[in-house]
Amino acid sequence: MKNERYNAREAEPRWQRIWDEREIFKTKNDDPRPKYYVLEMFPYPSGRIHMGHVRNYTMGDVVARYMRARGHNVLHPMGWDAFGMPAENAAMANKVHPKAWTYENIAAMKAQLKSMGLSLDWSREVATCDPSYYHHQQKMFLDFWKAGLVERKTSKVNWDPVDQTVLANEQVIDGRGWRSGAPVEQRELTQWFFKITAYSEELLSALDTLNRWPEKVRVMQKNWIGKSEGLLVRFMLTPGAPGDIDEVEVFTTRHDTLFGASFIAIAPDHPLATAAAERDPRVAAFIEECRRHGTAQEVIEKAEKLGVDTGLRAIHPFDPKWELPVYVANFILMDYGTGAVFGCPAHDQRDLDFARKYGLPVVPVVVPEGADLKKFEIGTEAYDGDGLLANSRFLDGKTVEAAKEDVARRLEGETRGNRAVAQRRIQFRLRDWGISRQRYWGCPIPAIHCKTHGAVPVPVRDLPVELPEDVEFDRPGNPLDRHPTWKNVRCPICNEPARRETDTMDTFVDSSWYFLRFTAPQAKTPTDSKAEQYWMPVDQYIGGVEHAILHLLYSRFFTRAMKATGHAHVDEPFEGLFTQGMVVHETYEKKDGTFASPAEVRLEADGDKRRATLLAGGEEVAIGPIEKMSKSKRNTVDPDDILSTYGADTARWFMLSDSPPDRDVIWTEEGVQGSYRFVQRLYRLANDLADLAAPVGTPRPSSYGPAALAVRKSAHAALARVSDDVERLRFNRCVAHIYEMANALGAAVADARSAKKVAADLAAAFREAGEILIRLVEPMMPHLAEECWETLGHKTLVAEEAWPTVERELLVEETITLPVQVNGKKRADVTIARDAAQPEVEAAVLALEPVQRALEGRRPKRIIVVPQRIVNVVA
RNA sequence: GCCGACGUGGCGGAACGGUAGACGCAUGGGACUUAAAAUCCCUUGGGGCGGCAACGCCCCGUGCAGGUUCGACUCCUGCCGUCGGCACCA
Repeated sequence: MKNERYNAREAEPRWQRIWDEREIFKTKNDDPRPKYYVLEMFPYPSGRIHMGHVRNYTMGDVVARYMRARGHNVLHPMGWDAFGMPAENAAMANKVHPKAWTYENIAAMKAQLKSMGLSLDWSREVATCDPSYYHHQQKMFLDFWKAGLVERKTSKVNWDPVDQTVLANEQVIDGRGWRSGAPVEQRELTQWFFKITAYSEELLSALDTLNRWPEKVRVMQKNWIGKSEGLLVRFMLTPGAPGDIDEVEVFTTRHDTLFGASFIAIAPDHPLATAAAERDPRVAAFIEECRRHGTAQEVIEKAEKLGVDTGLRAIHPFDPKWELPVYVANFILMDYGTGAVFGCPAHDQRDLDFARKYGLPVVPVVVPEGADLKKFEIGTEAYDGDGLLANSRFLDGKTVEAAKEDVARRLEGETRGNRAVAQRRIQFRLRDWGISRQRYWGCPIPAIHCKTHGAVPVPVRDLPVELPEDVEFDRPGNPLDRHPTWKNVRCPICNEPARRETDTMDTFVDSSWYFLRFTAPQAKTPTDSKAEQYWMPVDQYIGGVEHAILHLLYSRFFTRAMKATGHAHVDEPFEGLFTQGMVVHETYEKKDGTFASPAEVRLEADGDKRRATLLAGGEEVAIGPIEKMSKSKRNTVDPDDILSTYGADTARWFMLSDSPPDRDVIWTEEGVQGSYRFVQRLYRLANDLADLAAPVGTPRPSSYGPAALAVRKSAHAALARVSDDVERLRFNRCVAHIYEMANALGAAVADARSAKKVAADLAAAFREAGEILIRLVEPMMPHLAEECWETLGHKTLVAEEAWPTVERELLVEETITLPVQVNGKKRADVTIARDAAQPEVEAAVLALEPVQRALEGRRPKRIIVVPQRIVNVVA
């Protein structure tokens, strides 16, 4: 027997090399086995992987390796979400070209991922910043344009006046640019949009078909799309309105409360407000005030409801004599509905606040059923519950639903001009996707601006529009715009001098279709139809929940748009989605309020408490709350340190143990050491088995004794449970089952060693159980598994071995031990034949001494026998 | 404010409506060793009773209060708390 310890540092690269050489993870597109596509969200090449990546890619690898063993042709690719601002920031800070910076990072991170032993097909690697990738993205942009899914329009954006660029909402912190710190302005800019709203209804309703998605994510997307059904109602204005405007159209979902209306409110940037401002300086001043406040999110949330009376009056659609004042109000949004509402203070909190401030009438028109109308008063809280209509003329006594229907039908039937006074409308919260970025390091938008012909598509033969490499980052703003020649082109239609579009695409575009590109990464078109039809959809997608809306919604849209333009055949890209939890770590706060990193701290047990001291100097530091790993709290752990100290398998095993995969996992040094101990234990166990187990190829004995049978039973029980739990992605339970089996097998081995001689049936059971154990471990700790497999005498790779078949009959016991309850409290156990009939069980149970004692002479009223579960004696 | 998830030992967490606490971490004790490391064995929800002892037995216990059930961590109702998402969306 070998006594040396398992040396991960030596063994892991060795096995990685062997997998590489034999190309066992290279996937073919034509293969008779059923396909399985496993994908983890590809990383941004920041330079180093972090623990979140380790967790994410370990989970995906377990699934990939398991499905491969189950006989599937598995696609498990990896690539790089390689465009984006950090590369430009690095260029500005360190004078390196974004391209060089990005590719260096990719090389470094690829090496790190390789050291994790992931079963990836690296031959399919793509980087979104490579022209061979974004070429196809530009082609699809043109196809989408042709299909009417691209639009150029003016919209409000966050503009950083110092860095001279549009910022994404996520990059605006407390109303300031995250880099410059300058107050962000709202600017009207002409931008390129993808018409995701064309799919609002589909994207919403198809959520119901995604039954292998987390409920949480579906709900988040549903709320984001935000469908509401309501009514557009046109209110006539009394004569004297500015310009030639003679009506204002509002959107409402509460048309039942139309008789509770006491004002009309319009957004500060509503055309009617603009018109009113021209002749009323008070209105103009108010609009100006709103504009100044309008940027910072926080201000908007806390702002008081304010408005100004325009002096205009609107006429109630059911009563020509009823006039309602028209206010410009700061809480009305121009980009939802029509930018105008009718205010019903009694049943809307915002309207109530507003009405109280400006002394407008508050008339309740919906009263809870059974309530007394005379006593029903609105104080400071609007009533938004259900009830019956009141104070509402012909609607009185109707339910809310019936009143809505009545109002809609009446107003639809009435016309003014040649249009109905009202029409039903389904309104979505979802907006079109603005993809223009005034940035260098992104996919160029393939368009040319011609004085005569406007925005013209770049001809397909001129694709790709490549990024120029000779650019300067010495000033803020978009280097493409400053490039001396790049933007000077000729109009594809008239050949006159024209200007190339210098905006690039939002990087979310890049990540919206990479999973499709992986199916045929070398194809000359965006996708290869045959490969795409074979592989799509992704069977299991795994990533962080932070992408629940943006990336996952954009990808769903993009896939549909690709289908519409002939680049894909599926509607939904991801059949199964799993969102994993974060990796968190406790924090260490020094006396001066700064933080120490885990690597700088020594932890000791102090009775039942723990103490943390600095390695350098010995100062005691406070053990703080467990938080998401972050640079500011310095509670990060570098995967490289873990991989070189303990090896990839230990890191992988720890990532999978303890916490359920969808919850946060707490990274602890003790936990990692526990995993490392198990790695060594398994290695010792494999070596012991190599001595005790029957040699490879020994025929199975015709029968097994009790000891051998027990070994086989525990192995097959573990096999059944682990298989089930891998499929349901419950890796923490897999880990527990494997521990259990290793404990049982270890004990049996220890017994056998002390007995000196191993019977043939036990030796055979040891071989079988040992091989099952190693096979179960392989998806999680692949290097160790190969090492142990070799130790057991195999020349093959365990990664290429089929998943063993459970022998069900081993899981069924002849005699079983049932817990026995008396009145629901456990009092005894009874061991009885598995298929014993009810009277037999009853007799056995009543004969038990503890049962008799618990009955205290009472006669049992009932005996409930749940076969193979439990017995309950009711007295 | 709205939506959602979660509340179980010292900690992470197990438990088709059927023996609550699997498995791991940590704790305490012990074996091996000159010693340490490594390894192995035992111990650990709280309280109580009996026994020299091995051990046996009883009561309480899954955020709180109720309910359904032979039986509830699990299902239902109402609270309390923690976390996450959205947030003037008419």
